[in-house]
Formats: sequence, structure tokens, C-alpha cells
Amino acid sequence: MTPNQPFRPKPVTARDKLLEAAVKLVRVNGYAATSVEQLCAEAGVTKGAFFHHFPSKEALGVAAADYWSASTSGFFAAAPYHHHADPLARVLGYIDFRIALIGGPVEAFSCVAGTMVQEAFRSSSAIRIACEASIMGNAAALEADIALALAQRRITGATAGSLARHVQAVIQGSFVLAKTQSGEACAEIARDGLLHLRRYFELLFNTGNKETLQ
Amino acid sequence: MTPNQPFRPKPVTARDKLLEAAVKLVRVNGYAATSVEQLCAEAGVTKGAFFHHFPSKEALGVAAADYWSASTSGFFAAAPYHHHADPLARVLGYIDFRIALIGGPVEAFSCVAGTMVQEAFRSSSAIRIACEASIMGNAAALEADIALALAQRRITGATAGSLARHVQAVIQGSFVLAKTQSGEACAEIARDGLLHLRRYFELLFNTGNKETLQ
DNA sequence: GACAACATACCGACTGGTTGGTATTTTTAA
DNA sequence: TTAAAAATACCAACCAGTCGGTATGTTGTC
Repeated sequence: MTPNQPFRPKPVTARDKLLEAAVKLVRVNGYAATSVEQLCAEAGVTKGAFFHHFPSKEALGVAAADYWSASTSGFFAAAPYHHHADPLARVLGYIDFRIALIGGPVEAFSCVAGTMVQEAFRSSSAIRIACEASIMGNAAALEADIALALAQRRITGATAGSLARHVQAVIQGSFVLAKTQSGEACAEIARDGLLHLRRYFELLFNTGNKETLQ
Repeated sequence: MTPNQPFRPKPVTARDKLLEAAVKLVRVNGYAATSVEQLCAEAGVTKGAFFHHFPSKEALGVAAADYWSASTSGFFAAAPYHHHADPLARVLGYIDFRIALIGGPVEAFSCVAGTMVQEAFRSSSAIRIACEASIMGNAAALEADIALALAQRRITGATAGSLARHVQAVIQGSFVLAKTQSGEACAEIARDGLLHLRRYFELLFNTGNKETLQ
């Protein structure tokens, strides 16, 4: 399985080709530094086709975030870690799955939504909201299992929602640190961050030190 | 104290005014979306002054990262958490200090280096390296205390360097998630992420569950 | 008067976006 | 069933404005 490249059908329409191009180019160059002409060249369509399907570059950004949301959520929904009977095992399985997806250059495993929201959070609320939906959607998909695990082990002091968001925060932050590196160190530093996240969950759930959770 | 706005002397030269403008505008709009003319307008200087002091926009980006490095490292070096006798207390004090700095709009507490490297990691290795130096410099400032705390409590399974980097990853990731929010939720979600980081350190150091560290 | 520190004026390349138009598909109705 | 009608998909050329960068001029200071 290609790391963090959820299976997507070969795009046929100009619209789909532009969304694929957006995912690729935004990951490499960011949103602002990616021009409409670059997107068209990458997609193999003309600028006329671009503005036929999207009223503005911003609209493409929103659509790309939605497209990213849909393909990643489908990808994670079909992942094998859901088969575990124990909810905590499913949560740790998610983290392990994310670790397994890390490899190659940063742009192969980084997050489009996290990249875009960093740039556009102030200039475009539409893009910000679309990226929020993507990231928080990932968190929401985890929240139910975390809630079950918390209840099962009588852990208090942290809500499932807060923990689910923290998982996404560590993922995003590990990607930022990965981008400071070059070569193989990118993937290594990203994996290292997720291993700490895994250890946090182990510590939080495994042992009888509930009293440290205030 | 203004959150995450380390005291910097009022800039007098055009160069300093441009660096201050860069820190401000990059935090709000990102690097690529900030034009040289905007920087000049914000700094109150002309484009001639800009290219007198910096050979290119990229060079300003590098200088801004260095400037950010210098002012933040000085700011944290002077912070009160260093007074604790216990190294672990200093580490937790650092996290608490970072939490205390979070407030107001995202651009008031976000990290210039983290923002810039997300955009420029592929297009400019000079900027990437300058941002790496900034973020890893912050990590290095923590590493000694973490190493002392690990040794003191005989914790194994995680190196001080890896933990120090993880602290920076969680900070960066919490900022990314904060940027998906609007209003007061920005600061709240960022603080929440750092509270999980604090709990990770408490769990890792406080109790006798060293066997969970593989 | 020499040099750094700026300001002014300007350039070619490129930007996001618009235009008028054509090929293709889908819908409608006789 | 079929042909007219309408909508959709797409294109090449172009637009006004902005981009990073340069060339040259002015000013203040030692």
C-alpha cells in the first residue's frame, strides 16, 4: 500500500484531475505558492476548464480539502485496525497504522488540510472551515473508540474528544517537524513523534496510576 | 506580559523594521502570500530599502527565522521556570509557561518558523534550515533538563532528544489545530494540546510504571 | 567627497480571472 | 425514434493588475 496515498480512482473529468493536481501541488509547494496555471499544467487542462469548474482559486482550495476529507475518511474506515475487539486496541491500531503510512518524502505522507489551514486560516474562512472539517472529521472517527476505552478502564480527567483532537495535533506537529528535515530523517522524525503519542496512550490506559489524572 | 511576543526593542533601522514586519505578516498570511511591497508598507520603508538590506525575499525569510530564533531563545532563557531546583519541575515549568503564553488570536502566539517551514520546505532549503535551527534550538534548550530528569528517575525507553523534539511537535501541532478554529476556541484548543503534553510527562516520570516503556 | 542608507521609477514575467467561442452530452417533446 | 433544444464541458487568447527584482537618484554623515 502506498503510504498515505489512499486509493483514488484514476481521475477522468477535468474537475477530478484538478483536485488530484491540487492535492499533489499543495503538499509540495503550499496553497499560496501554487498558481492556477501550475494546477492546470499538472492536470493537463486549460485555464478555461479550471474556471468552468471552480469560480475561484479559493473554491478549488475548499473543494480540495473536501476531496481530501472524503478520500482519507474512506481510506481509514476501510483500514484493518477496526477488526480488534478491544476499543483501546483499535485506538492503538490507528496510531500504528498512521506510523506505517509514514515513509518517503514529506509530501508523500503530509496532510493537505493541515498545510492549507496554516496558510489560509486568516485569508479565507471557507478554506479554514473546510480544513477544520477534514481534521476534526479524522478526530471524530476516533472519538467513539476512545470513549469506549476510557469508560471500560474507568479513566477520568480527559475527555474522548480532547484526546481525539490531541492525536490529530501530534500528527500535524510531527509533520511540521518532519518538514524541517531532509532525506530519510523526515520520515524518521515523524514516526518518532507518533511513537510518543502511542506511549502516552499506553501510559494513560495501561496502569493503575489514575491518580495522576488529577 | 504579552503572550508569545518576546520583548524586542523598538526597531529603528529599516532592516529591523522589515524583520518585525515579516514576523507579523508571516504569522497572519504566511510567507508566500506576503509580498515584498506589503512588508515595506508594514515596515514603513520603500522597496529600495528592502533590497538594500536583503538581496531577495528568500534572504528576508532566512533573516526573519534567525531573528525569531534569537528573540525567542532569549525570551525563554530569561523565563522564571529555570529557577526550579528539580529538572523535571523545570521541564513541566516550560510547558506551563508555553501554556500561559497562549491567548488572543492565533497570530499572537503561533510560531513563525513552523509556519514558514510548512510552505518553504521544498522551495527553499535555506529557509528550511533556518526554521530547523529555530525549532531544534528550542528543543535543544529543553534537552539538558529532560536528560537530567530521565537520569534522576531512571527512566529508559525514550531519549532526552526525542522527548525534547516531541515537545516542539506537540506545540506546533496544537498551533495547526488552533488555526482551524475561530475566536476564543483558537487559544482553548492550543492550551488543551499542551495539557496533554504535560500529562504525558507526568505519566512518564511520576510513577513506577517503567515497565510500560518496553 | 565618499560611502552607506535610503527613495523613486521602472521592468519583464507572471498572477488570478474573463472573454467569446466550440464540441459534446443530456433533456425534451413531437 | 428522433431531432430540436438546452445544458454542460472545455478551450485558446487575452486582460488588468501584481509580482520580485533592478537601475538610478537623493540624502545624510563621517
